[in-house]
Amino acid sequence: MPDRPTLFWFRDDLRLADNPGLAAAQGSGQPVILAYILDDLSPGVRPIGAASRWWLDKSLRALGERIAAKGGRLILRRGAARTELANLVVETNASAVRWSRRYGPAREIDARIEADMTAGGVRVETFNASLLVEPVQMTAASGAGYKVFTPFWRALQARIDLSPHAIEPGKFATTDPSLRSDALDSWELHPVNPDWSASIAEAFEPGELAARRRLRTFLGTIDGYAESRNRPDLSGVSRLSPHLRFGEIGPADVWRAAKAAEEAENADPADIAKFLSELGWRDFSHHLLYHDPEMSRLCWRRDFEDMAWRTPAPADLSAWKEGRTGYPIVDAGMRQLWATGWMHNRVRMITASFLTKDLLAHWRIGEEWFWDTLVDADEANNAAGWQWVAGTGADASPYFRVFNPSLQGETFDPEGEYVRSWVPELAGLPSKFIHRPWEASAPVLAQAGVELGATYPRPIIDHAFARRRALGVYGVAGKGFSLEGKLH
DNA sequence: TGAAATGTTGGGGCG
DNA sequence: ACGCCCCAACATTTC
Repeated sequence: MPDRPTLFWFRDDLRLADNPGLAAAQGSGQPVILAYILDDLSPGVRPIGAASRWWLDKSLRALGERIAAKGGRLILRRGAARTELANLVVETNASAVRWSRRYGPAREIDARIEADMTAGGVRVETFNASLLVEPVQMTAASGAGYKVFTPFWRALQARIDLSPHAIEPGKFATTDPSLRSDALDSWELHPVNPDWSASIAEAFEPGELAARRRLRTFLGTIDGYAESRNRPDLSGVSRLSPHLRFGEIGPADVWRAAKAAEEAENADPADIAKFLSELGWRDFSHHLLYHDPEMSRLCWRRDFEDMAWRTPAPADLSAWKEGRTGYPIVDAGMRQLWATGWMHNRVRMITASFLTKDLLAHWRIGEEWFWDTLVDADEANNAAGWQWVAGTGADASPYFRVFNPSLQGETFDPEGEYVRSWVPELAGLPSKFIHRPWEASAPVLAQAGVELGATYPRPIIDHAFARRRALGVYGVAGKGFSLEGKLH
């Protein structure tokens, strides 16, 4: 039956180029049905956050336009993936379904669907479009998953398959116009009442083509990345995370482009290596989630669940969320997140340390806030990042590492430009006091137009006190653990 | 991919 | 000239 179509199911791989499953579908010679299913009904699925919904909306729009330009149509369906995919197969009489593999709890859904399809005589083929090396290929000497980044990274680099770049697909066959598709607008992914997305749209442009432009621009200015990546006041980082989250670009393509930049000798190998290791951390997070699907809710080191976490006072929690803690770099970061759906990685560590160490709140509270507000919120990276800072994760920061927000600010935002741009009420302060306004004298504050407790809050907690308290509480939970396997 | 406390050193002021 | 002290600068240890 050469006329039977084949189905390609888009998930977290919203791109046409370098998409191996899509290339295989087109290579089959059959007409290709292209579909996306908005699944917030499958049991166990965690609905994506508000900022991610905004991004998804734009990314699907961009993908739909790219497909339309090649003569095809992106079919949109909403519901439990198992039901909707079965419906599509029946409606189109597809003989095969292809998709890119997932590595979190959604694996169970995919396994069930694959079993359904196979039982119904529909062929299933799955592909890796999202990781450098998949978890199943990454087995440590012990036979289990890796628990420490450095050996993981070494092993990954030894196993990475630099097979040639999958090419951009050609024209798509016209899809039966009677095949039903939801209107993207009917999904209401774009916020209304209020529409808070304008400042996100200023900061980012979703879509595959924009992702590739971003990568090119970044690699052209990667000089000094190893240092500047820690500086939120500079534009030293790639800002590719949301593009990678939605698969608008794949890590393999990023890897190849970075290597090409290195070989063209216009980039310092040390900068390239540092950047690639960040891709390595991304793979490592997915590797951890693969081996512990509950990692986004529970401490990877389960014993830390019993730690004496504090329920933050509602006022303290909202001060953290809204950037009113009285610690300028924390507040700048939380406001950048709220405004743009993204926060610089260094500042993610500082704000996360403040919540989990200074306020002693369970990291899950912060993970949930980031889940809702980040455009790059990803089950693996978000949980792994939070657990790294909280000291409850694999190869995590030791519990006694407590960030001092003032010192972090002075080290990584030395002139205070990052603070000034996100906390404008402090902009008039001299650099010497920009990260510790409570130490400025009355005339200095007056000169800057700052009135502590009025125009800008006093610190909601004394850091020196909070640090001692955290060391005590974490010290009990982390007994016998502080250095084991942590030195590398 | 820390920070604070504690220890050590060496230059310079000063009796 | 010498010893004593102070303390900044740096190193080490501890959490």
